[in-house]
Amino acid sequence: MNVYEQVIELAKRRGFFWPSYSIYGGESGFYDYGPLGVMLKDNVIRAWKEAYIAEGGIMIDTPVIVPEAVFRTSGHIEKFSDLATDCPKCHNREKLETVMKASGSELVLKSEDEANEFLQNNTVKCVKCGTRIMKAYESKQMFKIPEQVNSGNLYLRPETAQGIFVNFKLLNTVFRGKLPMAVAQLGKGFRNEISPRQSLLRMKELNMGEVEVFVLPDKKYWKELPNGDQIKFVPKNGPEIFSDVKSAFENGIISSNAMGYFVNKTFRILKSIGLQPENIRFRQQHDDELAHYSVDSWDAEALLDDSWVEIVGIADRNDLKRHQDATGESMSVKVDNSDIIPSIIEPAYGIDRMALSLLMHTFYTRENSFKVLRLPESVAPYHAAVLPLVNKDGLDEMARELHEKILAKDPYVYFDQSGSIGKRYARQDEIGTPYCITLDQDTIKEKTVTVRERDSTKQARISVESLVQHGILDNPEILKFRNSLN
RNA sequence: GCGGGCGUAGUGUAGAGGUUAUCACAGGAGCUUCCCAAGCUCUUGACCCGGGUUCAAAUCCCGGCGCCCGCACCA
Repeated sequence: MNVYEQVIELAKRRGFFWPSYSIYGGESGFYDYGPLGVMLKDNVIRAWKEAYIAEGGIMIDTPVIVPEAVFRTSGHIEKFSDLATDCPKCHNREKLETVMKASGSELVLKSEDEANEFLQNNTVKCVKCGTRIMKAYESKQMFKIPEQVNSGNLYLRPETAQGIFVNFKLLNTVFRGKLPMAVAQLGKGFRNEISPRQSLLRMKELNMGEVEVFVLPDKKYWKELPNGDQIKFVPKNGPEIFSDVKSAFENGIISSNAMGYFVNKTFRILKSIGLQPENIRFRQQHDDELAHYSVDSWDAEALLDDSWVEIVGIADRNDLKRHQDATGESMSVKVDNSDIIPSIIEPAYGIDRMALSLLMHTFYTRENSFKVLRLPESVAPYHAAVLPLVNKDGLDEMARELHEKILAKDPYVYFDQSGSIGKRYARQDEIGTPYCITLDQDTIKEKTVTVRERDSTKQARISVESLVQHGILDNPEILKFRNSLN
């Protein structure tokens, strides 16, 4: 079994995530987060959000349902509902328009029915192998809301970004007219994937964390570039290079300060939630794979088993002008007495992909075959578990009482008294709980407990008092123990 | 969406027309247990869905749904 399969098995068994609606046969493209998964996902979101708040970013929350006009402007309507053909022989897929032109027809067909009728009555051939094509299909990548009585067409958003763009002026006013400005939005996006696969990697309903950084178009500057992180870059022209982002910018690998800055920031966020830095790289998209709105894009990719998977996309885009042209509403900002429409650097995070990647990057199997998630404290669903060594001499009761007291300081603490102590440690290792607090005979005598650290399995004695006073993560005795391990 | 493979307890599996569907782990109750899935007793729990063939289907056939692998798609 590869790591992906092992993580999927663990996720379902312990309650991180599983396929949705399985008692009704399942519905592909949808996954539920289980009890532990919700906690993990929330922690990932918190790490992401706090990283941008600390950057001076502001947040917004806009509807998932969006009027058609917005997506006409953004180009999504045009780009995401193509009539297309699929060659019956070689399965080469083309836009209907392309195939028609190659067969000498300039007709523009609007609907699937119209196209099918034309293809039945005229000879249109596959541009690759020459086989006659008889059928067209409509490739719709956005979900359309069924006709409503009192409104025009509505769609489920395929990205959250437009909710920020359409509010640009209001946001910038709230931000007191300053640039650069970063606005983040967390929310669901919806994409009608043709074949959703790989669990959380390709869902029809996904959690997105998008940040729109509005910068001056001539400089695209955010902040001075740091040079502490060594990052693997794969530029579209030229060889793979291992470099800090400052040199990458100075050497022309990265085109703007802001792009470089947020590449580096993304690297740090991914590292902080538990992805392995050596298995992260930034790959620049080739011109033919760029989204319709993007002129340059760097993808953060994580190595999952043997393939590199896009986790975050950082695009250089320019949507404000389009909205200004479409609505007549000014999107410009006064800068040094001239009106400037800002450019946009957009780091777009796939929250679900981050969650799956961190499970895969932190998963490992001990020599005794026990499974461990080496989750950072900041994302682990539980910070600690309280365990009586044995269920006698009143230890179980003492453990319950201590658990109650710790909960007042930190709610993310589990209690378990079933099975043997070893079994309970193993259970916690498997869900990534960093510490286990065990009460034993000495607890009765001297009011101390052992704390066991997950990765080393080493233990230290700490006072009951410190737990009651400080909980787990800010506990000075636990901190001291943890530091002694490195 | 196309082609191929596969759907049996929570997980991993055995069974290839015929009594109460195998085994392990996990789960629950109890006993035991002073530190890493120990042991003992008891116990919960499954043939993806629908149709067909048959005296009889988890098993054979057809359809659906789902998963996996390729191709395609992936703003």
